[in-house]
Amino acid sequence: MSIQPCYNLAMRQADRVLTGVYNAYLSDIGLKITQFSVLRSLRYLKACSQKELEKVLLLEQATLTRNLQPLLREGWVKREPSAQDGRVWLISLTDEGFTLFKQGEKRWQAAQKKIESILGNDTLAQLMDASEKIVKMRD
Amino acid sequence: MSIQPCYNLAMRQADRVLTGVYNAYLSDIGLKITQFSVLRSLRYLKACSQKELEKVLLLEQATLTRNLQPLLREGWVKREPSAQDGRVWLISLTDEGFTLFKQGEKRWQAAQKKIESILGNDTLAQLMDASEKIVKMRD
DNA sequence: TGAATTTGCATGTATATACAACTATATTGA
DNA sequence: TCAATATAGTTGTATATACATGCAAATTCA
Repeated sequence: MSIQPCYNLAMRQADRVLTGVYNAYLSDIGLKITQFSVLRSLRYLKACSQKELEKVLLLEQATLTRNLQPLLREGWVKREPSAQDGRVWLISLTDEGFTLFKQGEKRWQAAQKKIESILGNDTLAQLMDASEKIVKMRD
Repeated sequence: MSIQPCYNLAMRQADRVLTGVYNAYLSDIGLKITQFSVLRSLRYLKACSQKELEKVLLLEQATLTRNLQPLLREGWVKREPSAQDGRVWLISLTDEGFTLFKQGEKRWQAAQKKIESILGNDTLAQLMDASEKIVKMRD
């Protein structure tokens, strides 16, 4: 009887490696894939509340608050109070943030292609399918 | 043309959810799955250097140093200097650590079964296969 | 053998993440 | 209307992670 694999350990390890690959593609513009994910979401959401962004990114509220801090500090993302609801901040990309996103997008595309070339479409489809099923456990 | 999925974002989200599932099973004994992973590795490695543990866990050297700190503080893991090499610390489980590991093992097993029941063996095999291929990108 | 290099580990700094507790604003319902 | 509750976001605290740098012990090699 060999030692059972831990599904979580396997996935965390793979996630760290995968994240490292994307980070390597993005490093020359000083962006991490975690940060690029936020910029990319904002690029499609336009302006939105943190609450909406949390749902898209599947992040804890407090985590998003903190993840936004470097992006706000660097001036890639801005916030303005909502006119409708005094509790809400509307988040959006700045012009600088949009420009950086476009630069990041090329590098992200290259990383995506690299992953596709290594895993192949079948494995990748399986990975995405499994990820989707895991995420649905939250419901 | 729909928006392309980011393989990394999908995997990070799935990883967070999966980690949350395991943590929920372990929470009543005050252990996280990340910590259980270390205890479990030590349970099979017996005593080893940090360097060996890094390789098993695929962690950065500095990350392991820090991940060990709470385990040392709680008295679940101990370190003793190597007689052969003055740079090396030999890491091992304490008796308390071993007892806690055994308690964690039951909960970890339950989490594993839960994941199996939700994903099914095929999806799970695909996830593990994809994870393995991603990890091999490091070489 | 002694200087240069390598190796094992720690520390500085920063981001990512979670849970709990808190604040302020908005909504609900008696 | 006003008290109770719910919602949006922040802050405290802690772990997880990475990269760069520093330090001490070991190894190599001229």
